[in-house]
Amino acid sequence: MAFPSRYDAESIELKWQKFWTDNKSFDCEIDTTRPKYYVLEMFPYPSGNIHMGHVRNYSIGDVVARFRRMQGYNVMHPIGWDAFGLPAENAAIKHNVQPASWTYSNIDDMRDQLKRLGYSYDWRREVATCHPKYYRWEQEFFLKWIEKGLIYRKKAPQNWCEACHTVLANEQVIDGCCWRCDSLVEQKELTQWFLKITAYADELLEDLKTLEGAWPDRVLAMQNNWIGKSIGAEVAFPLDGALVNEGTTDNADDEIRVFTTRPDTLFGVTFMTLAPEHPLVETLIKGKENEAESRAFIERIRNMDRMARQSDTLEKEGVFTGAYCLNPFTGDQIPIWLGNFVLAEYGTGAVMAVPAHDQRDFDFAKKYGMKLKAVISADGHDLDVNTLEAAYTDAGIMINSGEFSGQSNEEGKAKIIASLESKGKGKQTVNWRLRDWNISRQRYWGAPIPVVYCDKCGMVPVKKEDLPVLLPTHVQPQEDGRSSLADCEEFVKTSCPTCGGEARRETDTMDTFVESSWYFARYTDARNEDAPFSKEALSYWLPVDQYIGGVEHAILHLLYARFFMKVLRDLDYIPADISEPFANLLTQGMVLKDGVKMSKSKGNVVDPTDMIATYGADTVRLFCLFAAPPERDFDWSDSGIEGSARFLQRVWRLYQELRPVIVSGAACFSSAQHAETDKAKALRFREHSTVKKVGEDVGNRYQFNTAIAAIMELVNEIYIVKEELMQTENGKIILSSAIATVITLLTPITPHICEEFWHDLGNAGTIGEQAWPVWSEDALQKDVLTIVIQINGKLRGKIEVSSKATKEEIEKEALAESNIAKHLEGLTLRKVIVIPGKLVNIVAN
RNA sequence: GCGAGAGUGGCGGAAUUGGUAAACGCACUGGACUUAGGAUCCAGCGGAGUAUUCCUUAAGAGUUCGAGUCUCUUCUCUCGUACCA
Repeated sequence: MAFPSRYDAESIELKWQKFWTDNKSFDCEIDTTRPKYYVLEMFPYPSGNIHMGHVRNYSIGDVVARFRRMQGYNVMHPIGWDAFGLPAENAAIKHNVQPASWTYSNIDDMRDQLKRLGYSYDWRREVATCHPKYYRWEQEFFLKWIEKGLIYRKKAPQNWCEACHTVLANEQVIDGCCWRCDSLVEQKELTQWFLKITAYADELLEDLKTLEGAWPDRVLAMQNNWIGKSIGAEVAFPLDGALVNEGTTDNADDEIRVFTTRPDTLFGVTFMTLAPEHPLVETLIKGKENEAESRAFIERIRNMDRMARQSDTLEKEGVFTGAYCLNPFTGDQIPIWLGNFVLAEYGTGAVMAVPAHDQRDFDFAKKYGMKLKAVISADGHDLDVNTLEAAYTDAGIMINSGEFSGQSNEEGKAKIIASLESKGKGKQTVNWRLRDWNISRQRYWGAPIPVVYCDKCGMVPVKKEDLPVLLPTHVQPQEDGRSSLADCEEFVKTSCPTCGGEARRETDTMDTFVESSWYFARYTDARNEDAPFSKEALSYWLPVDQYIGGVEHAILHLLYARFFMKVLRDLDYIPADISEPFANLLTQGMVLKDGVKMSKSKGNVVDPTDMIATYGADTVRLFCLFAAPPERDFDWSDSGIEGSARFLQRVWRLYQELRPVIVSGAACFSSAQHAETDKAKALRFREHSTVKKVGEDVGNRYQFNTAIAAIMELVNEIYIVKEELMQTENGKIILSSAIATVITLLTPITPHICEEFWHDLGNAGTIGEQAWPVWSEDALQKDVLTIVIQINGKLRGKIEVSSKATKEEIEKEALAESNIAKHLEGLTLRKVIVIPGKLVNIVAN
């Protein structure tokens, strides 16, 4: 049968996609006789259209999955939909549809688009997080959290638009105003549900060490900083004039507790700064001379939106409360100020100010004319604070610090803490930057929180057997963006699980990060109706061996998912020996166009569907992998993809030409045939070194661009030698093996065209099940090596030597080379360095 | 400010352990084939020079027989983060 001269990507791709589906080529089951490999890409939000970032992400994952299958692993490669979230509500308002139908129809569209790319997913494991059979399990988790005291309610300030009467997400606040109606956004205290992630801060931090080398360093560094462990001391400063309870370390309203990482500077405190939200503020300012001024300040700061307050352009400001506290060591009177830069949520909401040794305090003191006191200097001599131009923040010897003077400040730290503890004025504490996770959202399109409120019984969890609490799907979102759940009487009205009386459902839904914190575990047992997953499935499949996704999720998603593993382990959902979800992480860069992120508003979006229609899925996949290494951003290039298309055409023509000499059957791949001529030897060398390189690049280094470049070089080499090798029988065998190797190595990257070749050769099954080729050491042996000769590190010549030549022989030959001899004229030979197999460097002057 | 990373031809990038800088591809130039070419093939392609050759990895210094790679200084850019007490 003739082989078509034209490469028609579309018909080939559709044919093999159907074949794979019909043959269940990528379905996987637990098989304890084989090693497993779980490849996962971050699941998409079903916006309706895949973009190039998706194509890049999923193409990387598919190469890994297909490569591991060929290596003999039992591979699980699932996909699903992160289907709850704000965009569905916005689209629903804009197009007057229901979020549920909008979401499900987007899923249908995007599923088709992904299938057109030929990814090797086990579609039976597909999940959509907005489906009750998915979210009911996190409602069950929620009940467990209540039971175990892992979740609590607390008031917290939220962005609030009074005109729309709704809470706004940070991204809905534009320059401090509501994105919809443009009115000023205020901060409103609302009761929220908090999950105690801080209870796991230590473990989350410690376990980062187990991920070293397997996760990118920068992600580990970011998580480390985000958790932000700092060791210091909590110190109580009694209020001046208040009744002081000696010996108590409990929180009391007659003292101000501060957290400091620098207890060694305690003797240098000259003022105190409190957050305007600090609980003691009201008592402190009441009846004082500048009460009005203080109140105005507090009011102003409180009404600033959170983004503005935390911006870097914010000028440090403060106001004196009129109150004083006392230094627990010296008894000095310390004025208490309010500062706009002190955060109520961090530490204790109060800062002891040491202007001589902290730059921020220094600036503040200079601005408001406060005094400085030096308590550390480099040499132990006193510092003249009047000549200081900046705070002295280095280590040194303590001065003006009573009994502690004269020692290093590092020693002083420990001794001051010990002294505080013995006096009951403070203690060593660990402070975390990490805060508890607010998982409640005042939104409609999310998983309902399974709780009801009863006038008699108060807050009552829904009974486990009554789950799921179904989110009504026929609801139309409000024009103003307000959650329509609260207005849906048939949802809200219910009966109390405890007393049976009238009760109202919680109308907050869960943060969508909750869904994405455990979906990878659900995939292992996606159709389980009795549990979120079985321990058997988790034990076999977890952890994810390779996780791939955008670096923008380096902190939140990855931290929450890690946290979930640990919580669910402690709740006995997950085997005790699993506590980290992702064994290896690859963070991929963005796809740019003309140096900027693709976006509709910039009009620079390249639609993958158009590209597939023009070039075919294999070409699009190939180019996404070839254009740049995965972790780097890459700039889409319309002419660049032409090159990838050209390469596949070139392979097609090569196959067509060599088809008559290709030995059919599995034996042709990576043949260990003996090569007779120099050209045959060279091709065999190239073939085997390519197998070696591609295996390393795909399997270890995740550098698909260089893997593809190596395959291109092999193809180029075949083009050069094919005429000559066609002349002999041995040559034909070597050629056959080389082209077969090209096809095999390309299989994970461009699976459709390779499947076409494979079947054209009369093979059955799928090429994706064939063994990954193995290179043989003998093919990589060279009889003659090219040795580079340098003089003083500069390239001056090359020689060919036998691979068996000794150092002495190489040195002799190098010195005898004509160009070298010429360059050495008139110079004195100092030293000759011979690196066998590589180079000779002659040192002369 | 702090933390992390990067800087290599006209462009994307390669150089994996300190050992031939610019692999592979794009763009471009010349040629072949051709009624035609936006197909294909051949050749060229960092800079200077006819050439032997010299210079070249942001800039400068250092270590080394040898530095794109290691150290220091400076500059630029990207990402993360935000007054963390």
